[in-house]
Amino acid sequence: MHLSQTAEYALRAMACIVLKKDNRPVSSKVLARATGIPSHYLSKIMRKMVEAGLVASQKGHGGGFKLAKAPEKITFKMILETVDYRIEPDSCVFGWDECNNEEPCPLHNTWSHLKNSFQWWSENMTLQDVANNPNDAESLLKPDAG
Amino acid sequence: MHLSQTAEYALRAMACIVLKKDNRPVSSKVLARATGIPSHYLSKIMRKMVEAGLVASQKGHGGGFKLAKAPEKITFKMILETVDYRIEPDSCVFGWDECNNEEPCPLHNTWSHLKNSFQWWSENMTLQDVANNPNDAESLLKPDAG
DNA sequence: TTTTTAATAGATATTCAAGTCTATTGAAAA
DNA sequence: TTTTCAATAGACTTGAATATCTATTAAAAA
Repeated sequence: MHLSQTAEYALRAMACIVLKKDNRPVSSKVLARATGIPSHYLSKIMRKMVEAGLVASQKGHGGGFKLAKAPEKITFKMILETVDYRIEPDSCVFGWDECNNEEPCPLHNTWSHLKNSFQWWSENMTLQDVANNPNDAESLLKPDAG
Repeated sequence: MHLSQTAEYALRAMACIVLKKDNRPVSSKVLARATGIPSHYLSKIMRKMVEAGLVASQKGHGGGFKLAKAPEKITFKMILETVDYRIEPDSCVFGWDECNNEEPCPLHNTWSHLKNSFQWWSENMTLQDVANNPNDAESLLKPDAG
């Protein structure tokens, strides 16, 4: 079970941004180095974050990205859906169009458990939860590192 | 969150086989029709199941596949790993080589929850659980349908 | 023995996510 | 105003997963 590479990148980038304690924007370049995400690819992801209203961008010298709303208002689900990572509540591992509690496919019951736990996770985890977990990842964001 | 297409196919095919109540083998052709998996692609997946010892194959007229061991002995994890679907317990969403409870990446704590629930699911769910869930999927396996 | 059914093998094709490259636009600093 | 930094835009490339095709091998039935 995994996220797509892009979805993983999106979570990573947003996690890094929330860890930046001062109010200055993080440039794409710094963010790319801190997260290990290919810089041009990261740019595309960030563009989507801006369009989705999760992040604000600032062009030009000293510019970069910062969160557009409070960390606790940004759920993982919002981030994942922004990069087109569909968490389809009715998707069926068996490939059935109609698959629900009334008309379950052979794998419906067991698969539902797992799907529900992912749903819960993505809807309830926010960037605030990332900020609450102290560790030294912030040091990655030093603009003069590397 | 999703399985790879191949991993999904593997679960589907094995689920279908366990639902066959008589002791006759299921042919690749019937299985392909019942599951909607491209038949040649399914053949490759089944070959891996045979090599892994989960399934026994019988060539020639009247041949096909049947389980090589009791349904409760076949966990989802076994099936997934057979198609190279790695469930890496130490994988890190943040891409860190060393990421554990002592040296957690910013996403470690929240991600661990989810990973653990998947681990539990794949290790504890077996084909017996599929067999225990009554529904009319067995009818898909009628050799003369379609 | 011949025919038919079905697994096995492997080469080839297709598709899409992921990654790269080049150029443009916008804003701050000098 | 000029320079520099950095986001934006989009064309292009790559590679792995997925799918298809053709042929061969094995076993049962006729």
